Amino acid sequence: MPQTNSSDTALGEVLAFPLLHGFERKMVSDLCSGGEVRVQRHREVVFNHGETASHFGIVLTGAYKLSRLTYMGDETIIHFSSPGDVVAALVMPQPNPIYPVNVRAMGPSRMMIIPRETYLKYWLSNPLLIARIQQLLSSRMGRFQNQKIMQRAPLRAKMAALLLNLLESKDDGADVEVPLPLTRKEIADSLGVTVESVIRVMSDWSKQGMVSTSDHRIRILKPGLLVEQVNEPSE
Amino acid sequence: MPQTNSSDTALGEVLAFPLLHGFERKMVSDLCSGGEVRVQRHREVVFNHGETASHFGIVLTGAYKLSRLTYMGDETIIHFSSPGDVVAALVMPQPNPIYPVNVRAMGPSRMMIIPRETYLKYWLSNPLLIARIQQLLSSRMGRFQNQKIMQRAPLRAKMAALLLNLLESKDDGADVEVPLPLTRKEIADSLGVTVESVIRVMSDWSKQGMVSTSDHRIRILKPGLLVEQVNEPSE
DNA sequence: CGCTCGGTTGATGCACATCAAAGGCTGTGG
DNA sequence: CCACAGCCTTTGATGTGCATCAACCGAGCG
Repeated sequence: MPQTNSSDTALGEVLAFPLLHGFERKMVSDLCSGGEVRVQRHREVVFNHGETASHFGIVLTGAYKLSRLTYMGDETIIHFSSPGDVVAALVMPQPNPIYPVNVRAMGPSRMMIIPRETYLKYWLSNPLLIARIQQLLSSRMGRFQNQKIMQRAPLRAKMAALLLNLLESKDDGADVEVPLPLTRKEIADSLGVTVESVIRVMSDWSKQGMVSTSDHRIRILKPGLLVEQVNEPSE
Repeated sequence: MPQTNSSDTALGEVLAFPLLHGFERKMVSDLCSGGEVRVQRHREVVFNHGETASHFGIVLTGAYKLSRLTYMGDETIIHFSSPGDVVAALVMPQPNPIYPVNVRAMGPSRMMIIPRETYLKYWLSNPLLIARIQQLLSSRMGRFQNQKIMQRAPLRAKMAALLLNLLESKDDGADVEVPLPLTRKEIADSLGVTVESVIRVMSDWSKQGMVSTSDHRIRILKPGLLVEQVNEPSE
């Protein structure tokens, strides 16, 4: 059972996200009315695909994966959500919304859960907020497209692109770490390939000193070489 | 050069789309202020990926493909847009938006082009309209996800799913036609495979009498068998 | 009449899937 | 405290679906 916290302390957290930047505390309090903070453990489920969508969520800490099952019964990861990301907001305006994906914690994480009514009442009527939500969606859409463009690229290019995408906008020269715990299986499920294939590429990279893994945290030791992998299908 | 029409007659057309269902003519007139109707020929370009996004569009008639170039220089089709669909609306709220995709007519088509200012002024402030736009996006997102789920399925399953998706919600028993002109190359570019592979599957299906093509219009003669293709990877 | 565009077919090769086997690590319950 | 189950990782052997390359045909068009 997920624990429930006072959401007062969480107000300050959401306030700090770009999504609500510049909003007054009073306003944010309205936007979160009825909301509660859920604390999840590794692999714990928040929403199930197909269930009635009574709430939407804002990721506070940790990370979540949004996934669906294939016709074969195995998981396809649609999206990785980090702090500040909204989940299931897009379906809120629908008459009888259902969750479009499974949502599951990756490592210990916290999410603010807010009732649908609040979205309809306070969020939808706030043009600035809507504009920002559309920006979030726009960037998520953009990632989808970037993945689609990589469809025909070799696996190592797709993997490199995925990791670089997760790194987002860190500085380039230093060695950096992927900001969420990531198993080979999850990489595979995200790219639509098998674990074994991912492992073969990763261990090549490890041997070449491009990356290193410890406790599911992936460090990129030579970002430059990763970028090469994306652009040069040969070699 | 695309022709420009009086947009008065077009007002009635957009009024009929689900997007604006129930809106008053006066309101719709505001929503389209500054808009003009563009008439395109086959393969004519409306927007180019990367250009400054000064307008968004509503498809009136015909069809458009939204595409991007891969690192290899070949085209990836992101989405097929039919009448009633909005194009580039999602990026309008951004500070300095650029078009996220190339937009190109498939066969003779017409699109209403509306300036960004109108979106910011009239669209963004209308909660009902925003809710409907989010529904459109939500369904587009859903298609992306459905495609992603099919990633590991054999090609014929992906092709069957694509065709059934384009058919949308026609009656099942009768033979039906895909509502837009579609070359094998376009199917290939949409699925991220080669033309040859698509052709091999299509000609198998033709021999079995499942589908037939004439002048780029694809008729589904036995929808039931297509559905089987999606679900049964073997055989 | 040569051009481009769309469709088709066959031969060959390769990237990744599949299958099999094994070891480590973690949490859980007897 | 140990046994066990579930999850994650790894490596090797073998198979295959689709890519690649090459060649050709027909239709429309300036």
